Amino acid sequence: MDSNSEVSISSPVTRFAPSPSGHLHVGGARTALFCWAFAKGRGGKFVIRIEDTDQKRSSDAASVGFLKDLEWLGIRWDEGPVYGAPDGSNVGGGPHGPYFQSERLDIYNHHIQRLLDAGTAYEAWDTTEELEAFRKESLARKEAFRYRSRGEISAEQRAAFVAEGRSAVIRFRAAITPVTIPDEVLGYTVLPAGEVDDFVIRKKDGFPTYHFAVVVDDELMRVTHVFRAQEHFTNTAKHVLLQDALGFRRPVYGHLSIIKNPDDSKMSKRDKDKVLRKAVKERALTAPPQDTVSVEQWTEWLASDNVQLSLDAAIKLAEALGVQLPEINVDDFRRSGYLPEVICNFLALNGWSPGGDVEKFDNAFLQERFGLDRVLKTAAKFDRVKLLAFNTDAMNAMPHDVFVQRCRAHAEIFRPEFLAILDAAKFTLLMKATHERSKTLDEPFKGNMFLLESDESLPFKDDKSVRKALGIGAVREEGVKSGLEHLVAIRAIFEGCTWEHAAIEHAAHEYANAHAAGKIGNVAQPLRVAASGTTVSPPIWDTLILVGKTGVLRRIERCVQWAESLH
RNA sequence: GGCCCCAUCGUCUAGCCCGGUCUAGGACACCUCCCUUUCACGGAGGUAACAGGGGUUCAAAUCCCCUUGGGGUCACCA
Repeated sequence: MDSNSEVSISSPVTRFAPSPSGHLHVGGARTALFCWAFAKGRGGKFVIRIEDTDQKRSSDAASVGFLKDLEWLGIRWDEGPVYGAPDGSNVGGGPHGPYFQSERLDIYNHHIQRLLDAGTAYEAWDTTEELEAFRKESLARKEAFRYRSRGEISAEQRAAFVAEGRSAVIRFRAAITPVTIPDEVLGYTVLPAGEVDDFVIRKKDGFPTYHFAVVVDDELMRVTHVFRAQEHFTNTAKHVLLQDALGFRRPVYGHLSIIKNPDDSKMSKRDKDKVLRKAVKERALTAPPQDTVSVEQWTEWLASDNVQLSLDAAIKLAEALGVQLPEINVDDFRRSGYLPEVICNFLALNGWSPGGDVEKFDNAFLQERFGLDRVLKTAAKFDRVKLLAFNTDAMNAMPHDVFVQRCRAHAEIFRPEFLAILDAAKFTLLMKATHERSKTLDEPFKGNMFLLESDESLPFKDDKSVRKALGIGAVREEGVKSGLEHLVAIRAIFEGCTWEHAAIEHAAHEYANAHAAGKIGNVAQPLRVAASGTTVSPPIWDTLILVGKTGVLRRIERCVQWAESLH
């Protein structure tokens, strides 16, 4: 670390600066987590800024939906957009706003004018077609295209352009000299002279480009440490040049490795779109499937890779096409029942480790220990299987009452239909019956959909294990009752049975001792099929109580009928 | 293609900066066994890696070079 960073380390300011989005993807979440942990662990501040300088990706209220995801992960910001957290507290605000770049145009223009006055920026009048032609030329010569000033134009020429209705962009005059990219993770590297071209700093529409806005805002918002994805590595050269031209301080940089999909591609918020585009292409569809997206949306979407479908639209289209959208957003994992503290823990392990054999830790530990010195340079694959294992461990370690409370909170948002049919006693029983076998907060519900079915419509699954349990198609053994026969017999016993755990279990064991050679499994499995439709359910007596006495009796009847109809 | 970055079990990683303690440690996955009324959980074992080639050195996973492989980036997107 140089002396500059040691001064600022006493009270660092980090920032997370995404473009507007309704959802936070895991890569962004990890970046935010590291920025937050670094600043908060050192008594500093964590700032959020919205980089909405692209008018084509217009912003509305839903554009900062990702704030909800951050808050859910336990990542709160000291400065940034104001957000009302679920617990009633307000997050955000601050003295260096506005925190939306689209509201800071005057500020950017002021600094662009300084560059213009100094001659380190200039107007460029090239049309898109002209630029494209340049690029093609470069490509033909197998070179990368680097824009350079094409010389001053006369006042008459300029006036002619204006009269023609043309408008100019402002470009930065980049010195042709080697540029050192400062980076505390990858190490300092020197970019050869000429690699940085005269890049655009103000677009035709008057908005600054990302490069310019970032540099101005990081300075004005007193940002001391910039941690961002490695895809920005080369951009940093541009930012360094701009800082020098503007007379700004230089933050400490740290570029984080990207997170990859299992297939080695970069994990990106566009992955959902990619899956859909591929499916559309493979099927050579020319129009949107019924009840998915409008023709306008469809056309606009397919016209450009930069246009992304809204999440709702994407889900509908995925259903219509029968493809599975990848889980990449924090909210996808929340819906699947993952715990926020586990996601943070797991994310932190992708690209950082505290050393030794320590793997499980919380955000407080992260704050205390996180530093750039242990950030990995290599890209990591996001391993959902290990995430699940971590989640399972956390679920098992959870006190039962906490488990119940968190499942209820999950159900209120994602599984309200269970809350509607289960009274307090049954909800508690379901929780007791599912806790130790649940890997996520969603499993008590997802795995017990049979509870939602009416007794008259519960479907029975026709597969090998069901057939085996009921004895369908099996060779009759002399003196041994089939599962179906057990069902009929025990139904009669259940009719007179008090519907309590002990009574049911006692009756069943008594029956098994008398008629199934004491093998309770021979009775339990057919009952499970009758009550749930499959051979998988929570412990059998709990399952029976959950379904209810009338339900069980009726379901046994229907199960027997169904089985007989199979022959 | 130009430029830049990276490289330890299938995966996430410890070790590397400060060469010997590494016949390379942990976790997830996988395999075997145990537990078990289903599915899970749990318990006990096991398979499994320093990309390749050159150096430097008494000694290299650790330092240097090359090759190969992977990634990023080359927009009036961020």
